[in-house]
Amino acid sequence: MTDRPDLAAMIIPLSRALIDAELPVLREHGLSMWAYAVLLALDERPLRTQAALAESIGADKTRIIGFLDDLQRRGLIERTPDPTDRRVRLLSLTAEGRRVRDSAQAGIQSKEERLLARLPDEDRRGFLRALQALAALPPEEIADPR
Amino acid sequence: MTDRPDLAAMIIPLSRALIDAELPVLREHGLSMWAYAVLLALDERPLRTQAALAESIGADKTRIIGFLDDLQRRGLIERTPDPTDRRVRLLSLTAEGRRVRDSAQAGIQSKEERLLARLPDEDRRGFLRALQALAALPPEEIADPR
DNA sequence: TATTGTTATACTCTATAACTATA
DNA sequence: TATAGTTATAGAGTATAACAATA
Repeated sequence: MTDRPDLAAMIIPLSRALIDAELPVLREHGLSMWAYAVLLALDERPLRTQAALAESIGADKTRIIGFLDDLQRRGLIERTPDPTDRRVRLLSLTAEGRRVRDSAQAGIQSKEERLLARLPDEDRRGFLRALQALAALPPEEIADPR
Repeated sequence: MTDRPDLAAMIIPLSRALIDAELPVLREHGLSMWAYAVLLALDERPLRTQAALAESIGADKTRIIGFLDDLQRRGLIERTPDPTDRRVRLLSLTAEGRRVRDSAQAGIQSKEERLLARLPDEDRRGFLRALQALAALPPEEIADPR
C-alpha cells in the first residue's frame, strides 16, 4: 500500500473544480462545455462524420446534435453533406469559429496558468509531462493497465 | 498562450477513465463510488453531522442518506444520535467498515500503481506532489486562482 | 440489408423544496 | 424560530430505442 490518497480521490474533485472554474469563462464566449469540446476537436482537423466527432470527445452521437445545430446557426462550424455519400456530414471550423475558440482558450489557459504558478517549477513540469502522457493513452489502458 | 492542451481537456477524460477503472473494483466489494467516499472520509476521523460528511466529499446532504442507510445496515458504519443534541448523528467506521475500506483501497491503488508505472520516475514523483498540492486547495481557489 | 444522422423515450443523477423532530 | 435529518418533487444530463434518408 502506498502512503498517498487514491489518484481518483484527488483527480475527481480537481476535475470538478476546474469545470467550475472554466464554465464562466466559456459562458462569456457563449459556449457550453460540449460546444467548446467540439471546437477544440475540429480545430485539429476536419472530421468526416458526426459519430467520429462525438467519439473523439467522449460523447454520444445523439448528444452533440443540439450543440452542432447551434454552432452551425452561429456560423462557427460548417456542416455539409458529403457529395460522395450524402448520409454523412463533413464538419469543419469556420474562420469565426477558430477566432471564438482561440479567444475562449486564451481565457481558460491564462486562468490555468495562474493556478499552475502555485507549484514549484520542477513539479509543474513533471505534472504537465505526466498528464500529457496519461491523456494520450486510450481509455481502455487506463481502465485496465498492463 | 501555452503550447499544451487545456488542463481540463486532459484531466476531465482522465477522471472519467479512472472512474471506469475503479467502479468494477468497488463493485467487487459491494461499494458504490459515494459509499466508498463515505468510508474514506470517516476513516480520517469520526464526524459529528451528516451535512459535514456530505460537504467533505463534495456531495449534497440529501444525496448520501441512502448510502448511509445501506452502510449502516451492513454494519460498516455506526450512526448514533448525539446524546447532547438528539438532532445530530455521530458517524464513525466500524472495524468491519475499516476492513472493507482497506481491502477496496488496496485493489484500487494497485491498479493505479500499474498505471503510474508507465511514467518516468521523476515525472511520476512531480505528478503526485503537484496533484496532492492541488487537491489540498479549497475549490474556490481553483475556481478563481490569485 | 446496413449505416448516418435525427428524434422520441426512458432512466439516472442531482438540486430544490417541503416535512419531522428536536432545540 | 432555527437546525439536522429525511422525504418528495422537479429538473438536467445521459443512454437506449425507434425512425427517415441514403447506400
